[in-house]
Amino acid sequence: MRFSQSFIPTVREVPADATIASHILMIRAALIRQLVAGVYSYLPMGYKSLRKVEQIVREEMDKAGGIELHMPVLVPVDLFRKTNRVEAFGNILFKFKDQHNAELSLGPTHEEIITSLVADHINSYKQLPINLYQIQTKFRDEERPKSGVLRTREFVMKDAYSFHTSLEDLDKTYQKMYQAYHRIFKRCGVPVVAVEAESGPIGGSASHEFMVLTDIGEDQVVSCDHCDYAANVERATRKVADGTAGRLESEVVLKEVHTPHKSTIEDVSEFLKCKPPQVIKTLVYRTSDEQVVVALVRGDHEVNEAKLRRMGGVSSLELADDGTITKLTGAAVGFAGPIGIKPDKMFIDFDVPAITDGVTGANKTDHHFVGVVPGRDFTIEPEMLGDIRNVVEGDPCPHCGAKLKFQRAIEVGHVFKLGTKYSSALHAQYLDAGGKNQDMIMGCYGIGVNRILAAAIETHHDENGIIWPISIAPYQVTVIGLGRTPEDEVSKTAERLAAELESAGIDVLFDDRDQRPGVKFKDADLLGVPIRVTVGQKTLAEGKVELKLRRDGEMQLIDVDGAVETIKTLVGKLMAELE
RNA sequence: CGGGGCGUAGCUCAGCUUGGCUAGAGCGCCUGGUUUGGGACCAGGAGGCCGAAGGUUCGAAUCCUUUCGCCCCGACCA
Repeated sequence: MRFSQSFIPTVREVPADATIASHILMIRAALIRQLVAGVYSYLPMGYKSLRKVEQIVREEMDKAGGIELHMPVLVPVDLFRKTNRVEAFGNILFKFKDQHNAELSLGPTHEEIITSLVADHINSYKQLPINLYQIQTKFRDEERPKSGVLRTREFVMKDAYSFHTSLEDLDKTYQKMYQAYHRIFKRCGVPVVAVEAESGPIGGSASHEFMVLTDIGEDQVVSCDHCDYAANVERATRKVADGTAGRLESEVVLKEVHTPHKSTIEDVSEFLKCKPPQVIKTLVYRTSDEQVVVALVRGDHEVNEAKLRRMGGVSSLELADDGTITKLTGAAVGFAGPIGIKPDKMFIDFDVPAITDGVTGANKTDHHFVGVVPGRDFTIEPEMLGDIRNVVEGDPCPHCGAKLKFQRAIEVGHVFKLGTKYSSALHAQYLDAGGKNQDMIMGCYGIGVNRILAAAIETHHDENGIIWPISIAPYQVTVIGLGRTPEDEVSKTAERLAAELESAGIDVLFDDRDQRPGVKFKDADLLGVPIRVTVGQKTLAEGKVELKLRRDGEMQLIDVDGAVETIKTLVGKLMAELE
């Protein structure tokens, strides 16, 4: 490809809207342009890379037994009603009506579509298992698109769905996908760690996320210093010391104090001159079946709703509205405490009983209790105790007890064991060998294709621009001619070299622009093409051209004769490094 | 959804506080010339409904109201 014939509007200045490296560079290197918030055009450079990522994903999915198909973007809203997901999606679902007044949506994901398709056409255990995937654009009306291509309202996803007759069989495919994902990211040159993940209200027994560790990531990964434990903070657990029971014989005296307008942990602890860890945070939740659930955690900790849900054995849970709280406590919001209230259920974090001189709301507006001793002043049954909070830095690892540390990360892939949530709702059943109808057991496996691009740039760049892994670089080689005129020896040689490389099957960007050398070099660095070949007068006089790797800047002279072979070998070597 | 910031040339921004000539700079673009190994130089030129609507005023990029859009922090996130 000739630079002058393509559409590569590089920009010299840092765009005002971008703050993170990948976003800045994707704009500067002419990969993308924003249309509206969270919606981007892919320019030739960006699209070429995107397609290379897609191709790697496709090859590895095929190798792992995936079968590619393509489902519609337009999806009837009713299909999501059948699995109660219209509400679950909430505002992120793009909804509209067609001319016949039928409700349609732009597909945010395709569990329902694939499941109903499979339900219609697969009826026997003999046709299972099957693993179907597509690479397609998804639409989610995110409340806050951000970070360039990392969080958008329209994005490309590889989504795969597998169907099985047994959990063991699902396990096998899950493992295959897990391995395939590692190969995909390796080939893309993106360093990932697989972590235990929260499967969320989507349901399902196990789930792993593939994370790229970087400070600009939106997710928090918790990992252990000493063993290989790693999990999303939503999922991470901690080792709990035995014997956390309170000291019932405590001398501390329970006392009610006046705390006007002090309803937050910070206000209360400042007003009462105590530390947040002394405060017992009392949160009131309501389940979908109108049960009132109270959760107690230490003042400096956060309740983890997924853990609470699991402990309470409920599928949905949300913070109670003010009315419910007032009804329970008889006080304004902000003065709830465990003493004297009668919720349907109460759950207490393991760290609470260890508090010896606690502070809680008094269930009376503008009043708190001090000198609270858990177990003495309110009852703690063993079945109320559990791990219901988010882990914090320094908590003991659940496997080995060493300290947990936190890192930020970008989620680029996610594998789930779904179970039968969708198959039972949409009647995806098969006849087993005994002639009985059974719900199919499902798994699903997603990869954020655009995110791979952003994550690759985020982890591979310097102050001059992108440093592409060769497997997903828009071009493998760039040839720069430094001739004075298009007709001189230097230009002709550059042109011939570019043409020969292209014939040899190499992706070449030939910078044939009538620009000064500096401009071409700067753009070459910015674009991040892994191999740069420069044809200049001085070296050509000795029959040499210059070869430089973007990643290390080392320059070497090679003979023009045989240059194609030399470069081809180098391309092969760089590609092989990513296998 | 809460908090903050910003909309002026293709890009980055000044001008707005304290209303007043024809609305500016750098980069980019066009013409001509000189240059040619890390974003050249000289000369000339094109390019703006100052996000939109309404209002105040003799007069609005500037003041007021409304509205649309974009970015950041937080909340949320199958």
